[in-house]
Amino acid sequence: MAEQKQGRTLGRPKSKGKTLPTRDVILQAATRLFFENGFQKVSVDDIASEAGMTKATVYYYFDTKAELFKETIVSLMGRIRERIIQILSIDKPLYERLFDVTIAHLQATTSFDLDGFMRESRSSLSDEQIQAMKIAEEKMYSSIEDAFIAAGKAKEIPSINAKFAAHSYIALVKVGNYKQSDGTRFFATAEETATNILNVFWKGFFGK
Amino acid sequence: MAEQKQGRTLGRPKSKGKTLPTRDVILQAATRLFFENGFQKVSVDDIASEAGMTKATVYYYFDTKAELFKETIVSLMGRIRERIIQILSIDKPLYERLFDVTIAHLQATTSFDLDGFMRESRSSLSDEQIQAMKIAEEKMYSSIEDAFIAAGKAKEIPSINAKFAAHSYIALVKVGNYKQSDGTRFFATAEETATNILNVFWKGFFGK
Amino acid sequence: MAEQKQGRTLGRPKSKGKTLPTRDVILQAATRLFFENGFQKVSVDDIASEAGMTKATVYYYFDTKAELFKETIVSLMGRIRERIIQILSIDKPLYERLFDVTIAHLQATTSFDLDGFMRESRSSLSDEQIQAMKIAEEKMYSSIEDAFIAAGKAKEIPSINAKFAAHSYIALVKVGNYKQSDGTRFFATAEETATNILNVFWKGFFGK
Amino acid sequence: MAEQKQGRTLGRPKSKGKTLPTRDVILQAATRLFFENGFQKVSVDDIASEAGMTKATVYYYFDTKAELFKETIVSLMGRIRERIIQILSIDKPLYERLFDVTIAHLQATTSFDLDGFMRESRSSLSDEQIQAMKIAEEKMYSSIEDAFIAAGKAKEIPSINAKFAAHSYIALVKVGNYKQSDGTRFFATAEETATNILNVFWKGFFGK
DNA sequence: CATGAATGAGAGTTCATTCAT
DNA sequence: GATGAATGAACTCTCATTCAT
Repeated sequence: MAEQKQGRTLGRPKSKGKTLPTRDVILQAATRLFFENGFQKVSVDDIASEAGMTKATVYYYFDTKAELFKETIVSLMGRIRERIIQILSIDKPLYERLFDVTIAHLQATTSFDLDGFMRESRSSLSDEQIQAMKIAEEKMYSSIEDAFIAAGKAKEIPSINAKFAAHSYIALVKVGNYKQSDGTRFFATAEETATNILNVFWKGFFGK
Repeated sequence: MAEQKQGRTLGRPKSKGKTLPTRDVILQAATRLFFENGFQKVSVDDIASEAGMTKATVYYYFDTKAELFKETIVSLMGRIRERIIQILSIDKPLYERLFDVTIAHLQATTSFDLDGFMRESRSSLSDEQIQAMKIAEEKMYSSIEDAFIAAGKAKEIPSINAKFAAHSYIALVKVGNYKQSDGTRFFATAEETATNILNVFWKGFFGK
Repeated sequence: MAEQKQGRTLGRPKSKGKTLPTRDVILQAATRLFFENGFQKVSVDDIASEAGMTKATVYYYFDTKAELFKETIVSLMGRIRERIIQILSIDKPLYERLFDVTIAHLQATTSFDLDGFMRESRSSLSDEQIQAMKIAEEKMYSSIEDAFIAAGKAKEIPSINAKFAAHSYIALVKVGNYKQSDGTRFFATAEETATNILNVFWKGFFGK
Repeated sequence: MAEQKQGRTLGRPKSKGKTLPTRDVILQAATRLFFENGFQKVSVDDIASEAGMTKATVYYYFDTKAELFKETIVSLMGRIRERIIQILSIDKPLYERLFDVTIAHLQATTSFDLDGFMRESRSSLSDEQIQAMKIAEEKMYSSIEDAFIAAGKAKEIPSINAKFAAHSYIALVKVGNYKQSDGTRFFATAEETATNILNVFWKGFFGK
């Protein structure tokens, strides 16, 4: 209940050593819990506890649980999108850039998968909230699509259905993250996994 | 998804041939609701209403909501597995058999994806229940793996990592079922979708 | 569910080696469970299980749970009363007969105490049922009163308030059965306990 | 039983002096209902109604029904103990002090008897809760034991088994509270009852 | 800003009882 | 005699949300 120490905001606001705004503390806690347990199972009390404050404080910052969930998703999708864009904007062959993205996401703990979240939260969210989440998801996908389109224009790869390719790519990455019932993955290391996934993807889309 | 094949009353009819046993009526209703709304959001009352009986009757047949959920999943996975096996056992080239499976599942309403369900139900299920669901899932996947292994042995295809291939195949089929925010899919018809998916999969795994 | 073997009733019906009538099997099971857990906590299903049959069978023999409970109590009180009468009818000094009764009940597992049962079951029983239980209890007490009255008439003891004495006697015997929080009783053996209890009772009522 | 002594606002009033804290209101209502109907029969809804609030408010103050029950018992035992101590600490002969205690408890509505409550609630309480109740009960008894021990040391009475005596004393007081099936008690007035009870107890333990 | 208190509306689960077979 | 199936009513407990402070 005293996990954050209130410090005076002296100089650079973006710096590291100081306290996060309460709103962000809540978002962080919510992200952690929602992604572990889903929307319905996590109570606002759980989030408040995890964030080191009371339920009423959470409601001071977010109107409803659904709104908080939407913000969580949109914010997470935004962060993933930014990371992808950052990696893809480096000046390297597409294959290598995709490899880097793959590695990055094999190591991330949170999956891309919105579908499960959508299903279980749908009936508790407003249409606006659902729409906002879907748009955030599509923008995330489009960060990959754009790379395919650009590479196609630059004749680096043949012209393909970029949307379909982007979704297929993400789907294959998720396969790489799949844990079998004995807890192991299909390949031993992230590098090996990425190599296999990208091999399939590349041949599948760009092979003749 | 043709949940029950009524009418084939060859042997002694179990009950008086009139209706489905209550237990199956419950399972049907539960399957429908769970797959639309997830585990947490669906109440046992909802299931009872959908099945046209009272909550207490549901509890007469299933000890807990979690147990009913597990049975639902296991039974569904079993039905999917059986259908896959049935299609794959026809005497045709592997490509054509896979094409048929793909078409069949593009037309099915229920997705294969257990992950979302797992996350949101995990903390409400016993270890045994989780294990039973995972095993049912793996047996479903193995119905495809086995076809790859058999075709590999018969030199119809090169030898591959069958588990990884099966999961990749299912992942790509799910991409085919993805609905964009405007409600449309990536391709106009099931045949076109199946052709594109299989094209990617086949080149990805068996292309040189 | 097959704990009792249906035997043909050949000769003496009261003999030992044969099966109890179903009604008595139920009463036995009910007695055991009610006295361990009270009226409310024991379900008719529990009793049926303990008796090796189904709930519906219990209802075949007893109209309601309350009726079964009443029968249980009345029957138990009757058995206790009979045992007391039997011991008290032996031709010995009153002190010695009381000593024997005391010993007998220190070794019995079931307490005499109806009060607790009354409180928790009262609102679930009909007036007739409550009355029947109270009368059974009073008849049990009167088996002791009668001995005091007879001994008074025979000048073996002074004349006393027999009802008050009988209740006081039973109350003291219950003290002898009291288990402290470490599980021990006040005295080491039943004989020692009985001696102390009777000493207090005898001096208290017949001392000058 | 004079559950609360309102008005004696000598120090700083805890709240705004207006009403009892909600927690105490709940405890009062619970005490009343539990002692009339037992643990199982009283629902949390009943308690909430009696206390003039909603069920959820009760759960805001007490984690479970079992916890509330335990608190009820512990608190009641504490109040009884305090009253006994208060009466026994007056400078009078032991007989007279015991007489006052007897009169006080013959007029109280609630019995001392924990046994019945224990049996019917046992399986719903945690070990800690059961232990807490037993300890509260023993401390209540010890308030009487201590008086016997002190009087023994002061040579006012012979040295006796104080624990056994305390339990016997309480058992006899309960006899004084016993209502026969026609609703009457053994003696007409509280004074007459107390005289008879104490006469038996005193001769029983201190008579030669 | 932040919180303690309060609640309405459910959720999962149990159970005494009935009834057709 | 005995039982499997079904149910209405109740029960314990949870939770998103509000509000006064």
